[in-house]
Amino acid sequence: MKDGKILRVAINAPLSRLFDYLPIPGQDALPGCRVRVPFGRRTQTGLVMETATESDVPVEKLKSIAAVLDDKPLFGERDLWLIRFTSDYYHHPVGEVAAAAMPALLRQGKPATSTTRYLSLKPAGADADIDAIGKRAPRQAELLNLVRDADTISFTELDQSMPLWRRAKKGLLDKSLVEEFEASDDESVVDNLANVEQERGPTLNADQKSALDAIRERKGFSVNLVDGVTGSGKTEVYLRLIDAELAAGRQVLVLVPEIGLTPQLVSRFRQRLGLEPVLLHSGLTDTARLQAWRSARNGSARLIVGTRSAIFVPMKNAGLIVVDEEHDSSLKQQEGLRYSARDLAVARGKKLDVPVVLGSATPSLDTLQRCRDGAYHVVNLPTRAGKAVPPLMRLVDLTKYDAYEGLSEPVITAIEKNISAGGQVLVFLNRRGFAPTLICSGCGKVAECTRCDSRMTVHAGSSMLKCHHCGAQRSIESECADCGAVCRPLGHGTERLEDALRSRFPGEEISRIDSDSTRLKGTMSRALAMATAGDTRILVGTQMLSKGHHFPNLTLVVVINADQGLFSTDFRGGERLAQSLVQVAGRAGRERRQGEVIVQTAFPAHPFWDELFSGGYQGVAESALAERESALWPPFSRLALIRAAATSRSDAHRFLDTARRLAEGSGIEGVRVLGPVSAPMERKAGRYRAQLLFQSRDRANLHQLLGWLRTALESSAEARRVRWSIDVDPIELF
DNA sequence: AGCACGCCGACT
DNA sequence: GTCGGCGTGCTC
Repeated sequence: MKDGKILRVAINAPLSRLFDYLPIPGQDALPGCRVRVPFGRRTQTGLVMETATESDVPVEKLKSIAAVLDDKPLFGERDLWLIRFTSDYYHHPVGEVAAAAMPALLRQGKPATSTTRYLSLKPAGADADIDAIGKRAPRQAELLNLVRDADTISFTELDQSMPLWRRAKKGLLDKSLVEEFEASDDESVVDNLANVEQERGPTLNADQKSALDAIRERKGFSVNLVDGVTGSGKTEVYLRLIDAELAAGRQVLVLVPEIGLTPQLVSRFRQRLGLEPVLLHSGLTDTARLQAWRSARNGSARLIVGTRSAIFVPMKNAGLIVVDEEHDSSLKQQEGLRYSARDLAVARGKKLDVPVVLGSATPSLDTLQRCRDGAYHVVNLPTRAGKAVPPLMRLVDLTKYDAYEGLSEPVITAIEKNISAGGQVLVFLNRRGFAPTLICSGCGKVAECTRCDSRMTVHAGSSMLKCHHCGAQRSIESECADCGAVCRPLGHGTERLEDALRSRFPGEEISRIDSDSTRLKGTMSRALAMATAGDTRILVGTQMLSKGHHFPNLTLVVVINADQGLFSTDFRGGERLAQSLVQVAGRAGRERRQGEVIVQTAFPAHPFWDELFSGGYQGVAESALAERESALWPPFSRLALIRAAATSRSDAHRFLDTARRLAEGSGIEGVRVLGPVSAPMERKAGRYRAQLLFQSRDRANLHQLLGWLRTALESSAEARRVRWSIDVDPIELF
């Protein structure tokens, strides 16, 4: 090789290796720069991951890159490290990881630096006789005057001051009176200052103080769990830590499960820190997202608040990473590259040698166990800050009381009592739609989805049957196609519950918040604003309502049905149920009044309830951890899943049989292989799904096996007939 | 993934 | 006789 240099490029394709290219002489493409490369019969955008002096590929097969897209690397060495680490850990093609780490526009090869175009005055333009020009070309004279006044003026400013100036521009350019130029905005500084006066925070209580001291004491990398009940002031602890980092001139990255659910967190940051947090989430336009990404990279964004994909954003000088609601499953991507932003935050914090703070009122068992074994530090905030008192929780035995449309008599009484006392009520049901299914009153046939092994949900508002798994819909059949008898909705969803509450509590302000009612832009924030102001008396909603919102007037929370969670097939069922109950209960009584939580169940004798009532979340966590330890489930073992989906059932199974045989013949010990089994809802959107589970005490063995299997499976004939993927540390087993 | 090559069915 | 179905192979 002439200059002994090979560029190793990641390309967005489901291929695990890097591709080697020859550089363009004289044009440096450093690691972290994007390049256009010939790839097969087309041209692709790739990311230079590293350079090398030799290639395994014969020299004559090497092609030269077509163009270098960035003169300076987009990703620094440690950012590239994170991409590689993610690719290795999750056994996912490196090019796809690189693509996930970039905003869409960069993935498409658009310039990373935006440029501003300007018109500036040339000496001839300064001397020209404006009146003379004005006689034949008044528009040109007007434009020349504008340029003269400013000397240099951007196209955006001209758009605002003079309509149709672009025509006039041509004339002035032809006469060489003005010139056009472009300047890069890359180093431009975003305006971080919020237009608000910085508020002073409350005095910290003893718990908050010692939490803060403990975290601050540790220099460099450490993982700190802030385990604090709802209302205990976790945010206040984050704020103090963030403030100190910002004051020291470092950037802070805050990861949240869903940005839409945290307007209150963001506005609190704004008010208390006196700066505008830069948001990074999927709701932004591509341009806005690139702008935010760039400002994080060049260091002008001081505080970045983002959803899981923000974990990849380059930062000039990061000082702290905060992961709020670390237990939340939204932090794990459930498709494609199945990464956990929380776990990557820990890896990145270690690489950057900065502290990582995980916060939750209901920490995941994985995190709790790491605290127990000393890998993470834990600080507890056991009491609600200020005067708030924890809510009172009780069960209503559904086998003892009649229910009116799903609402038991004690629940109706409690709702009456709370609203007449001026309080607000939240009725929680994790099932949207009118009813979970439609049943024929004659033959008992239920409405099923044609593409999934599931029932269609009745949506009364739109008079449709919808499949919540594949999105299919059709109109409601009022008479059974088989026997002609009348079909009736069976069971309860939020829509039906809303109707029932309206007829039971006429005249009260009732609002339903779920993904159906908030589909239109702005409806969510309007409904939330009304609820926060206290205008809404009764709120009906799904999981959506249990996260992050603070309704000062809320005194009663009703959980309509917790029973699906009690009998979950997944070993994480109990953990999840406890988290969702404690989170939703946390909405009640956050100010002075004591809140009340009522949970309806048909199984009041289930041991789960005793654990929850006597020991709280911690009690459930402890007993669940003990169970997992004896059964060797995570966090006492490591899991990985190979999922397969195919249009024929046998293709999916045959592929996984091959995977199993390969695993058993690999010679790698210490990994249990379970399956293949069909997924519980085997057919989804017309594809048959099955999976193979791997369990190992030791990550190293499992990791080695997966690496080896991936290579072997990629070249297997069976793989061509299925869509398959590896899920490391899966959170949904089925 | 995306694209081309290649070998067998119903149609202008 | 061809247009096109998707099986197979390859991408530095």
